[in-house]
Amino acid sequence: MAGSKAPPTIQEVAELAGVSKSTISRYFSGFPVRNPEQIRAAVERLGYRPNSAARDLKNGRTRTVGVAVRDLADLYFARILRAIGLASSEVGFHLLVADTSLTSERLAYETLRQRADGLILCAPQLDDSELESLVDDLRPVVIVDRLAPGVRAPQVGVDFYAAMLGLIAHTMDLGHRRIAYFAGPPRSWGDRERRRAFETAKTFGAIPTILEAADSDQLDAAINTALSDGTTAILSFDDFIASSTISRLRKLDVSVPDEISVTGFDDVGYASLSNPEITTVRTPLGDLGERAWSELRALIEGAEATATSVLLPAEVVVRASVAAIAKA
Amino acid sequence: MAGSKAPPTIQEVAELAGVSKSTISRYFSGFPVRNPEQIRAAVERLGYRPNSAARDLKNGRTRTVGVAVRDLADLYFARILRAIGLASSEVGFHLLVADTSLTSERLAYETLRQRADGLILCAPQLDDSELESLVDDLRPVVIVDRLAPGVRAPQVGVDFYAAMLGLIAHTMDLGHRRIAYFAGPPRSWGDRERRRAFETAKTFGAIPTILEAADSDQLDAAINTALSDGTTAILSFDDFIASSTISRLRKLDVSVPDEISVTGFDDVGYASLSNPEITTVRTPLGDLGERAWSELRALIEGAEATATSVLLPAEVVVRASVAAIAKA
DNA sequence: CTGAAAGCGCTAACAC
DNA sequence: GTGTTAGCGCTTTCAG
Repeated sequence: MAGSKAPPTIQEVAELAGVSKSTISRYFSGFPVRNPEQIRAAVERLGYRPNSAARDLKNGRTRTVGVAVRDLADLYFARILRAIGLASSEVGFHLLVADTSLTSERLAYETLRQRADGLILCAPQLDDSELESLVDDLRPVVIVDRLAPGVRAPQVGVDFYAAMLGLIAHTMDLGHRRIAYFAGPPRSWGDRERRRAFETAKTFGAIPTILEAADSDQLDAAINTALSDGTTAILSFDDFIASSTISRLRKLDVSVPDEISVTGFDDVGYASLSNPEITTVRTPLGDLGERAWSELRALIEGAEATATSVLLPAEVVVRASVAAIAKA
Repeated sequence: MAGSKAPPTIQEVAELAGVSKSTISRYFSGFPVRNPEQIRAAVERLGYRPNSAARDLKNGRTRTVGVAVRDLADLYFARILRAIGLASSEVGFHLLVADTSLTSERLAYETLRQRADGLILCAPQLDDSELESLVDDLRPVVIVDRLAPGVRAPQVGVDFYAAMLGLIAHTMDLGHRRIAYFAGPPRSWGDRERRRAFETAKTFGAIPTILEAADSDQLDAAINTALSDGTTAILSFDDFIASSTISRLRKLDVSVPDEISVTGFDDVGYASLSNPEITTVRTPLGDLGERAWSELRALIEGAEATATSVLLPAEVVVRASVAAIAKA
């Protein structure tokens, strides 16, 4: 049996300080009171801490943001999350997080929403129509890393299309034409945007091949294909795939970038420490989070929800994993 | 002006369904009711969602864990966090997170505690005495990645001392004696534990040098020192330092592991993708999180708080960044 | 199985 | 400035 007593209430503090509950309440809300020192002492002595459930109930808000991510242990999301956390805590908000890798997205969102004033959904996987209907009763909500036409909520993403085009241009400048795209999560918005860039690139004379590389086996197969079909540059969905690719190529004694060029995407840490250092795109994860928060904040404060979409630019970071194509 | 109406209450659902509030409440608590279908319909129609502030207030608990970490965007913490999140959500708990990089730890803990049933503090930096006093009014609390003698709370950590000793033994087996420790955050428990291993290693004939390497300038200096004082193996505080070290050595045209060996610690991702692949220690981050949660859960359910400390084992992962010492 | 009623701890008029 | 009072939305006796 635990000897834990019930926590002190505002009433007990009031009695000890010889004033009424309201005075204590005011004291905590920063209003001037006659005898702050006395109150402070009573609070201290009792170890009183305001009960936030009661507060939230009375105030009708929780001052909490709910954020859903697919994988908390993915640096990509962790960085966005951190930015949201820092920005929102500046205005006294708390961060409630759900990792949707094991639960259904719907359920996770619903549960989060119950305890938060608003939601930020990171790269939701649901299809547009599901998302559209869900968003209606989740509101206020903002969507990150996914543009879903028809969804009446602010959507903030990164211009992957333009960034990938930049990467393609960079490789093409160096003489590459037969380029392979090592694709990421199929059907994800981020992947589709990158693919679009390859479509466009055909216009400029690129000869792209799309190869699935989201899991380990696919990656092996993709590498084999690339190695045998005359590919001279591999543009990967993200730094992780790029890193894995380079690592496997090394085992096959294929030198990067001398024999084949490889690029990453996102610049999430290992890209700059690799050997060779990976040419990639710097995805502005912090900005993404901050922007999402400011959109959500506006909504929470009563702004009308519209289908605003914001596309943040991302720049190419040239490092050492792409070289000029060897003369044929 | 926002057209947002107040969310429906249980009362409105009751009226629409033609029953009393209590019945709706029971319906949501899983008790059998006469007409579940009718209720479901009313709930659906109104888009009713139970107000968790009211619920928490009435029930006297929030079913929320508060977790404080120094840096949300550090894979090390992100992995622990994820494990806590997954484990706790299995029993219906929510995850409230605070990143303490910008706020004072004290404040962050206090705020978190206000909305959570218990706290998990990851690698708190406060000194033992501060922590000791804080823990008393934060209770229930569990501490992760830090053993603080005298603090009456479960403390779960990893046996860095033994693991580092294992790494030292491995390098010594390969003939190394002059080894340098590239230290991490000074005064942190994790760093102190690792240092202890070097003390012990002297007994076995190791000739260790401790070099600060927590920031970029220190790292450069440490590398210079190591290169000029006959060091043959660098054991780093973590994989990030190891990775950075290897990357800088490469620029200096010093080959790893041919000319100098390097080890990492934690195995948090880039270690296995590096070139060379980094010999390191696999820190059981997931277990750490799960264990912390199960300790906290017991406390929340009324267990007596004691100064239990759990030390999880971590194993050495031999890869390619350590080679036998070249014959002198 | 169901309804009526009494709060959970706090805030915000309102009257002093 | 301060006390009194009336709920916020829900759960849970208690009596049917």
